[in-house]
Amino acid sequence: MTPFSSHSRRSRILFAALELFSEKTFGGTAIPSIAERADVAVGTIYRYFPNKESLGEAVFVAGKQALIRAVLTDEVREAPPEQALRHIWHALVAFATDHPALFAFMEFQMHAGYLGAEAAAVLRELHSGLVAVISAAQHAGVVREGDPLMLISMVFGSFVGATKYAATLGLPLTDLDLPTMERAAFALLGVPAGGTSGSPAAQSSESD
Amino acid sequence: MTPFSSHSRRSRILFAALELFSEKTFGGTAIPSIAERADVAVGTIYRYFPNKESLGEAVFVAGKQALIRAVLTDEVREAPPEQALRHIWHALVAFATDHPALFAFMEFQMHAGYLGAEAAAVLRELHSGLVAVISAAQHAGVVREGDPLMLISMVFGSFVGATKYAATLGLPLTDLDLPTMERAAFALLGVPAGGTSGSPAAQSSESD
Amino acid sequence: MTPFSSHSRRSRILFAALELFSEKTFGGTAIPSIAERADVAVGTIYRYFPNKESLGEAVFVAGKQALIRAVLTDEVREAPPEQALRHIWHALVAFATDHPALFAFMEFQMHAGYLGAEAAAVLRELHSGLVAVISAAQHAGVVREGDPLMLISMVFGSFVGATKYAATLGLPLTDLDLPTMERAAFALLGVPAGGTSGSPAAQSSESD
Amino acid sequence: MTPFSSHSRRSRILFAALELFSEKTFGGTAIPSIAERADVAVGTIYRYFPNKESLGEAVFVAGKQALIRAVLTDEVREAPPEQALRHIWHALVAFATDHPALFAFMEFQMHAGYLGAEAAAVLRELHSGLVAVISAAQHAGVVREGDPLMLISMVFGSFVGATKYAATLGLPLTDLDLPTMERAAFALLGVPAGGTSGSPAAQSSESD
DNA sequence: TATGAATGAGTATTCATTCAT
DNA sequence: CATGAATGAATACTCATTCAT
Repeated sequence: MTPFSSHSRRSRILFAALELFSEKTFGGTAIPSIAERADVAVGTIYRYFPNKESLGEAVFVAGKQALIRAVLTDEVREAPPEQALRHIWHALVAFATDHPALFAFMEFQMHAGYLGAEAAAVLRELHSGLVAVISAAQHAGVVREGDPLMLISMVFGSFVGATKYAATLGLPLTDLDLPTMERAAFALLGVPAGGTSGSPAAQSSESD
Repeated sequence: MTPFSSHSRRSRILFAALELFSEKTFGGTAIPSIAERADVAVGTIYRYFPNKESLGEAVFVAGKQALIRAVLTDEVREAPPEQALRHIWHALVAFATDHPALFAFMEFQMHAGYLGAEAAAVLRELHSGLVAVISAAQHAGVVREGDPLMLISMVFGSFVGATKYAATLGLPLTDLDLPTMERAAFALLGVPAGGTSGSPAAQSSESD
Repeated sequence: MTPFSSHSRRSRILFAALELFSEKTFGGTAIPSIAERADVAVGTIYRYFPNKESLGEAVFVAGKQALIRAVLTDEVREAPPEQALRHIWHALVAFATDHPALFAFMEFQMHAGYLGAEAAAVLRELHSGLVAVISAAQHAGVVREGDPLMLISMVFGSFVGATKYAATLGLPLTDLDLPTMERAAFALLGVPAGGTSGSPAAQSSESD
Repeated sequence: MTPFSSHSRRSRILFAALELFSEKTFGGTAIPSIAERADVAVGTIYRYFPNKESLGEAVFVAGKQALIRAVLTDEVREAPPEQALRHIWHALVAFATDHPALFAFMEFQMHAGYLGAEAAAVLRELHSGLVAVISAAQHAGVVREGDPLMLISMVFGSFVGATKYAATLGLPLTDLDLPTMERAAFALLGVPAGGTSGSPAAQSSESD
């Protein structure tokens, strides 16, 4: 269930690091405290990660990989565009609900900007998977025209915004008005209204 | 022009801090380096700010105040709901374009979560201003129903997402497809299509 | 009454310094805090004292001068040896009771060792006055033989010891058993027992 | 021999600290200088002591423990009261002679007042040991009546006074007139004169 | 003369990283 | 492979002192 499953030393470290990073910030977390929580010696951490930054990146990468696994399933790849998008959205909500610390760490705290090549690579993987879905949806006339990556950044941003808002209130994401959230997000993409089973033939959301 | 205008020592410090924070992270910026860039002695910084954190908060607060001034103008307060929202959006784009470092610092790096009471206060001010506009728009049937603050968080999030995307590409925000951005954002809010002067009678984006 | 009487700026500074030194240690007292308590600007302190150390020394010197005035009175100089010694002792008790902060500062905290020429000079003055009394008493057979300064150091030390003890208990000096203190101190000096008017011919120093 | 014997890192630090504290004051000693003299890295000091203050306290505590070992021997505990007191006195002289820096640090510079619980605890131990001896002596009619702790504070104070005097002269303690010192100190306690083997029935404390 | 804002050298303390066991 | 004591560069912060007004 946990994104960092196997109970190898490596994943114990990764998991302890994640917990502490989201509790006390990346910069505010001391390596020895990670070692302690992972029940591992300080030196051991350096057998697995060359330095603190790369440990941070590893957490980020592992988290994004988990997100990819959660979001880009076979179901998604095989479903028709709108269905696929709905699947993705629900998976996203589920992921952020199940792993709030991880999600917060990845989105509120660690910007890809500070990270290295590996992080860029997972992000590319995630993005290309999503771009495929969006492009297909655009071709099907289900999503508005425009740079797919920009649209993805926007919907994702709107989701992150909502998550941050929930965090501000000290509430789990699921206490927000999820149906409205979804409607708003899909409107952003230009998916015609009508719920999951909405007739895809409907008019574009704003046929300017 | 700069949000930290007057050339008092205090604002020189604030400005130097902002620059360095957005160049090298809050945690990665050493106080002496701020002093040097502000052309001020280290000790002087401590005459104005009790500690580094509160300097960070002061930058954040000053930035958000500038944003408030830019976004919640008299024009906005007096315009009809949709017009008001368009004004805000354009002001937002202009602000993020003119002060990219400041915007990045506030949105990508310093979360209200790490900040104190003053930060909370400016945010409350910003939010209540925006909530007023959104609520009015909802009453006018121009914006979808739902928790105004959640909607605000989402549109704002989508804007931040787009900004981050532009940053990733190394481009200024204005190189993105702004019209699509706007259309997407307003669709998120449920504002009926039709551009600024669009007939409000037009079909709602998801007249379910 | 206060050793630092006249309300000149200089003595306000001296007094404020004394208070803070005995509250928070010499090293723990910041010059600005002295300025504040003396209701004087920081710079003003430097018009009267070249630096912090010399301010410390000045407090010490002023305090010792006050002690000299209290202890080496004309009465003392004119009284017969034992009477003189009793006068001194009572004056010492009164001084330490009336100015506990000053006494504590001079004896528990500032050692002549760290101080300069002026301090050495007042101490010489105090010592020579006391040596005169002790020597006379020795010649009169009222005080035991031995280096007068060593005897003085010892009685004074015993008094300081008692004062420290009272301070430890959080009590004023006068809550101790003063008669026993006096008897012990005079036995140290070898003054035959018998109270102020005791016949010097008496026997055991305190067989009562 | 040295109170801080074993050549563990901890005691090297303790010893270096003691030396520097007594040379340059607690406040005047920089941590790096301690590290250098102890031939240890700065950070290492913080593995053993949480902060400078607690290092100061540790030196104090270790010193007082050494003093306890030196002064409250089995011999003392088993000897008859007066003998016990003589033993203690000679042990005190020996201790202050052998470890002048340590003694000066503990008595001239670091007051229990600035110290914490551990310091209070050793002092309690020392005091209770001495009180036992004094009380026994009082019951045996060998020491004057009165609060034992006050009497202890006074004799100890007189010893410290003499030590300070020797220090002022730049002489070792042993260059003072030790027999007179002892006679004076024991007279303070009210121990009848007559030397170690003196018949306790004797009269005046020092009518010689 | 008095002021107090400005200074910057100096300090305690932390923490990523190494390496002998 | 794992350990964790040792390291020391780096950092935030203080405070005695100066000097333009």
